[in-house]
Amino acid sequence: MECGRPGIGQREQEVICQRDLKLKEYLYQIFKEIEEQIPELKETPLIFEVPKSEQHGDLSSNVAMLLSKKLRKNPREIANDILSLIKYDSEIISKVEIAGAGFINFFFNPNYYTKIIKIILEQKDKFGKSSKYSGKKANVEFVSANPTGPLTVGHGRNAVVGDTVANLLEWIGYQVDREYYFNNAGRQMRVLGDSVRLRYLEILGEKIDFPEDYYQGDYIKDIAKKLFDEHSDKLKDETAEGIFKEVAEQEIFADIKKTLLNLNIRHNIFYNEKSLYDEGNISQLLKEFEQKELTYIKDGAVWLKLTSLGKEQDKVIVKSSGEPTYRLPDIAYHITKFNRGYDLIVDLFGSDHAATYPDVMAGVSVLNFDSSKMKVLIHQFVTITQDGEVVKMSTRKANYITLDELINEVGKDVVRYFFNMRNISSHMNFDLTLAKKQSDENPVFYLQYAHARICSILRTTEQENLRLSIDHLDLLNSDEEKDLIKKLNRFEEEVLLSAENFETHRVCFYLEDLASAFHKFYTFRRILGSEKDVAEARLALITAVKIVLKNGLTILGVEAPEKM
RNA sequence: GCGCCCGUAGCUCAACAGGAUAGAGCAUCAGCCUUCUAAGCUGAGGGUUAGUGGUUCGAUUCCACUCGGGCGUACCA
Repeated sequence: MECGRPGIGQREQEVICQRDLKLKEYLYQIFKEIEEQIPELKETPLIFEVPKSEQHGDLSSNVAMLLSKKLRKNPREIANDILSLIKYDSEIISKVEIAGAGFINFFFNPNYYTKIIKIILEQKDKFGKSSKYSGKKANVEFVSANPTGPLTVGHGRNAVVGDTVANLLEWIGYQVDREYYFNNAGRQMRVLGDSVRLRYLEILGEKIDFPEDYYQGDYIKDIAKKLFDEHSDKLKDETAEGIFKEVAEQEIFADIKKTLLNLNIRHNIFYNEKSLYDEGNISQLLKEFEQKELTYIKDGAVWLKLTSLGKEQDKVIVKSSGEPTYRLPDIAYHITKFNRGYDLIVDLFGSDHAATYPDVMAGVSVLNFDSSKMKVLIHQFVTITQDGEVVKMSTRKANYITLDELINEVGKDVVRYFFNMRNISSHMNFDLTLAKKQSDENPVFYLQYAHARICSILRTTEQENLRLSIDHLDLLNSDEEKDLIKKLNRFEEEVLLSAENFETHRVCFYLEDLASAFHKFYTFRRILGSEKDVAEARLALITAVKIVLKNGLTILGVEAPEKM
């Protein structure tokens, strides 16, 4: 798509390009044609947005207000000038008017709008997909919990949003890898192995003083029991680092994968931090930093000169013990992502990791990798309340609620919808008591119900030998029908915007809007008992709605049931 | 102390790039099923967008400060 608008900053151009969809594209064209007469238009960002109120048309522009300063003229006068200059096809636009302080409002011809129904019926489950980014590769890294215990409700937000972002990227054309990065070495894993060993010795009847800072959860006892069942007392002289750690890791990882599968999440790449050591990435990276004279030694440790890269303070990358801190492998790890040829690298993690990624970015940039390909998404924490009290979560202390327990309690669809429906930047409160008791009132059922309702109508009408037809779509001219059609027209752009902004909650809000428009239509417009042409057109309409609902739910990873 | 995120209706959250009368769901109240699913629809009440200033035609949105909450601020990851 041609998107050169001279005189506008790059960022603005990008944004404008995003929105060049169908009807907007048409409006941009119209305005381009009058740039000769109003040259200032070339330097003014041209935005068309969907007004909140229907009275203000289908798309609206504030360009006259933006021009008013430059032209030193009243915005309404400018709007008038624009109006007298632009030429448009009355088949597409039925009315243009000036309103308020100087908004230019466009009303589209309803008959043109109905074309979307034909398109949806043709494209079916492909409708809403775009090829804007086809040929590009993306890597989405999410969950990445180390195998020290079961996934908690807190991990749920990361898991669900990560998978949904990956889905969205696929919908706009990316080929996506879902990656899980983990570390099965180091102190925490030694403590894990030793926790199992002590529980095992307990089973053998030894009196153990179980340390407070060891893993307290019952799953440790389960693993110990399993080892006892298989090996009896033969392991009593084994060290924590051996079989205890290995089996613990295996069992816990199997459990994590099972939980993710319960949410229909499958990572296709599991990346072990250890391989960065085995394959020399770490030592190589250290060498490169040294060559660039970005390191120095102080107190027996190696420091990275982050201050020379514009950061506030230098940080240790190799401890005086000779072990690297997490910073070094993190940078080395991201370099592998660049080397693996991704055009987009997405990291998703909780706000506790927010402070670390700028260092990683600085590290990769200084080695001449294009850090603008990296997109770090930070989600705020999930506060869990039960019976009005905040539940504090710690894997160590085992006072958490596992993700699996939650899925069992409320079901996959509710969990996925709940985590997706909120902006990741908002602190989120998860009221367990409410989620369990009033799960019926979760908005996800509202969407699923709309879908099931349409399926039911289609079953009934089929028995009456009524089939959809696209021959008389112009009969869909009631307010409820026009509104529904308008919403259908928005789907492609909503998907694109959600994906490009990594905002899963937009999809939820759009679908709730669509479902609401459908439920209204259902209440006021009948199919059975209507004149045949009308009934057939309405069947086409609701079939299109059904497809869009299903496609939207698919992006979110939620089922679209035929019956409820 | 410093840095990042957040503060919107009783509760949980929206508001697309700074746009028009700040919107949904839940909860509360009043209505709507002898015809396609009432897990639905219609209507009502509920707001100084934490506060004070500033920027401008226009601020929930941008800036400054104050108050309140979360997360960081390690030779833990």
